[in-house]
Amino acid sequence: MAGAEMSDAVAPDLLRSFVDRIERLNAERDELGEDVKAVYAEARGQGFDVKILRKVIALRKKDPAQRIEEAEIIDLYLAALGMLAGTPLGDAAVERQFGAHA
Amino acid sequence: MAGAEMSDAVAPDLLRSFVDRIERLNAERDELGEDVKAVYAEARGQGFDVKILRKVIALRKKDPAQRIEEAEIIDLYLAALGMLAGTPLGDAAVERQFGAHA
Amino acid sequence: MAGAEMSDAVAPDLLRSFVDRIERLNAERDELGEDVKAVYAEARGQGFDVKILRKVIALRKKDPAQRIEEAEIIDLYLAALGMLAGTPLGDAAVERQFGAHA
Amino acid sequence: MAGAEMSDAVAPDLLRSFVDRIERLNAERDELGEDVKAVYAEARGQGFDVKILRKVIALRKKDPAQRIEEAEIIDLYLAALGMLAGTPLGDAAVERQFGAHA
DNA sequence: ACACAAAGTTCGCGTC
DNA sequence: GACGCGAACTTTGTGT
Repeated sequence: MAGAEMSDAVAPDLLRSFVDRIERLNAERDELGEDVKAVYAEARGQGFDVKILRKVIALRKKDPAQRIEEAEIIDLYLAALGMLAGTPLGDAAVERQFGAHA
Repeated sequence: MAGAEMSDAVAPDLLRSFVDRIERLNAERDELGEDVKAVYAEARGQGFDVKILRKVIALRKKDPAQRIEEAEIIDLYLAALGMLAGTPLGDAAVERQFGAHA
Repeated sequence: MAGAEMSDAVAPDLLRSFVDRIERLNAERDELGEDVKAVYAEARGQGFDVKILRKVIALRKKDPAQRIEEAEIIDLYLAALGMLAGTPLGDAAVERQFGAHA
Repeated sequence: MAGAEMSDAVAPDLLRSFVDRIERLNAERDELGEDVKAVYAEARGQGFDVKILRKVIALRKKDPAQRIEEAEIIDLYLAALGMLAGTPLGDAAVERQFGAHA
């Protein structure tokens, strides 16, 4: 338990202030969550498959970052297995992995 | 392609609209999440224990009755395991379980 | 108070038996975890990049199942946008999404 | 081989060896996880509350001193928020904080 | 102290 | 309608 001797130092007002702010933000957050649910419900009402919708959203979210990430990892994987040659990413990975000073 | 299906005409725009709305809401949600993180960081800067703070927030979320109920059941199990001795929490539970005259 | 107390119903011996079994299994599990860590450490000692290793392992794990899953979702995504035609998966998705009775 | 490069010759086999060992260990680990799930299921069948059971297991994992310490700090915070009234837990904390004669 | 990885908890879905 | 399964999110621990 990190520096916990602070019986008087707990500063009730300060603590309350932090708690209030956090709870306020969390409340707004939860409301947004409700809104999202409502939109999904509306979409379902329009005949959409909510499950698919969720997957689409998830896919789009992963797209920008993860698509690149995915490609990088595949290259790394191939490089680590010594099956990669000639691509910049692969060469870099090989250097990193096995040492350029060989 | 036979005629009269709305799949080609209406659905895509509708879908895109739903997707946009959901993603917008999710984005706001994530921002709130960042804000929360910032407040916790500020609290830590003031000497508060963030981990405890989180637990307190979580406790306040549950309604009091349920909170007590749960704590009691846990104590019950701990008592059955003979683990309630010497702690204030345990003593209280033991008293409740086995009588105040113990 | 009649026999409403759960104290007897907790069945201390039974509870203890379950707890013991679970903790035993968890202990074995944790040992395996230690072993895994040890292997990673050994690999590092041989010059491998542990971070990359972890990603390779994760990738291989996701490969069998998720690769297919991923492809399916992409088809669903395209289908939902009305951009898919002629593939079995796409047709099925379109039917499900927009109704086969159109 | 005298030289320093093991990248082309040794590394791939070594890598595969490491990968195999790790995946083997992980597989065993997952099996244990299944076993744990099974025991929880059995306990549920005997009328135990799995959620509570999990918490009890978690509690037993922490050493007693730390456990009490943490509980005390939580109480401290709750007290600062004026949330400790009417619960056994709270009463004990309040007594500790403000004197047993309160 | 940060970022990554692991664990636990919760929620929505499919099943019976 | 409830129960169990699986995925998503949140939180906790660790290694850099």
